[in-house]
Amino acid sequence: MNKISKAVISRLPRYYRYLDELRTQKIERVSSKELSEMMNVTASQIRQDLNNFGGFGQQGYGYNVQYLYDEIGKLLGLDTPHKMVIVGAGNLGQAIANYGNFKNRGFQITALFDKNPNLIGTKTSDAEIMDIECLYDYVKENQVEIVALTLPKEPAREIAEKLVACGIKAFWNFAHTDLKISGDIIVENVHLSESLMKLTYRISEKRNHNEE
Amino acid sequence: MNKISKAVISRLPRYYRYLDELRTQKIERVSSKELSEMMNVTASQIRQDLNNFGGFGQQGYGYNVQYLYDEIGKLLGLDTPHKMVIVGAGNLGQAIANYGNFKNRGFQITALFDKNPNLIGTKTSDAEIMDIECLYDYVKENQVEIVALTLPKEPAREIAEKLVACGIKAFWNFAHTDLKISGDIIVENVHLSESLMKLTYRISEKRNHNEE
DNA sequence: TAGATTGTTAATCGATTAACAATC
DNA sequence: TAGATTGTTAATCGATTAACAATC
Repeated sequence: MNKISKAVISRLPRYYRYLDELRTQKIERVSSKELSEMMNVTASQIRQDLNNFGGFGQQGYGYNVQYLYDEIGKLLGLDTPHKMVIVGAGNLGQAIANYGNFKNRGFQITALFDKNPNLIGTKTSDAEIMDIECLYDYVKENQVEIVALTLPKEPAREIAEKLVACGIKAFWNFAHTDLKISGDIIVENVHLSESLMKLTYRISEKRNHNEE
Repeated sequence: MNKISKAVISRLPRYYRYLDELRTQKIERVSSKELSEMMNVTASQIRQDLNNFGGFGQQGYGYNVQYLYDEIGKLLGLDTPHKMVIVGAGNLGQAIANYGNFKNRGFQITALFDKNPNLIGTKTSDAEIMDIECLYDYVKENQVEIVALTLPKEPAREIAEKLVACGIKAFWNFAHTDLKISGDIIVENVHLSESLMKLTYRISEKRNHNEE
């Protein structure tokens, strides 16, 4: 299989979301043209993107919604369960723990970890908040696959390094820093403040335009 | 001014973050080469990006860290305050409200809104949680600029529409849907589940590679 | 002045769009 | 079969990298 570009991969979850909606509405088939109009992209792009992974459609017919949904789900790794723990049980960590849809998609959030003694021992909807001291043993014993880092940037790097030593290979990083991690480790960043700055860039760009 | 590409804009906050670190370490100057090594990008890209906005550097010297930091801050609109309210006072909404760094960067989170009577009247670190019924009057009276939507997708669209009618022109959207909004409105999306799916894509891609 | 490093043009690379033959 | 729509090649567009003259 040749290398799929990042741009293509980042569009897959959005296709998946729209197909889920169509599926929920009991719509059976969709053409790239129809989908393109819903999603505000070109039909050509949709067909190109999908054909990176094989022919999911049928000439003269289009795409079967359920089938395409399932296939993209497989590409996104949603056909296998994923064990995840959350490090940092503040509001953000708890928000992720409580988001019900993750459960439906095969994400098993088995525990949260924090150093705050007031939190340790309490429970979110499904998972317990444990002492961060127990983190390293826990991930080893429970074959955790993904660690979500929802804590300040200072401890994040060090904890991530230790987790790599424990065999963790995938991080969902909300800390406001780039993890400097060597080796074959997957890091997906969510930098909320950077997202907000993109928004204010556009606000001030618009203001400057209007003033001219 | 010619149109700046989205790719360039999305890199500005990251430059800003690295310059902030250098500044904190009292480092006065930096060359594109040094910065490129820190950030894992090409020096050429840094110079190209910055020269979209004018010459911030000096031949033979490089860039003055504080000056470049300030200039990028201005580009990102961080030299003016931004009034923001949060709709949806669940964990995610509260996480944003409590994130202290926003305050430092000129973001004024003046209120949160929710329909849950148990939350209404309580306070986060700085802002009060109010009845969502009061939202529309509030944004009009207080000249709110940005609305963060941290609520389920079903109510998000309708509320966004009403807010547009109240004059809101910028949304920070965490709801798992694309707001279908007409007109000259800025929407910055943060789709957490899509980010997580990108992560699992890479996990399963890696697994497939190793199996071959 | 000599050395360093920017600003900027040109070359390359990659991604998107258009077009159309293949085929259901 | 005729019509529709994909899969795929070719053309275009845009973004990144390389190169180097300008200049501090």
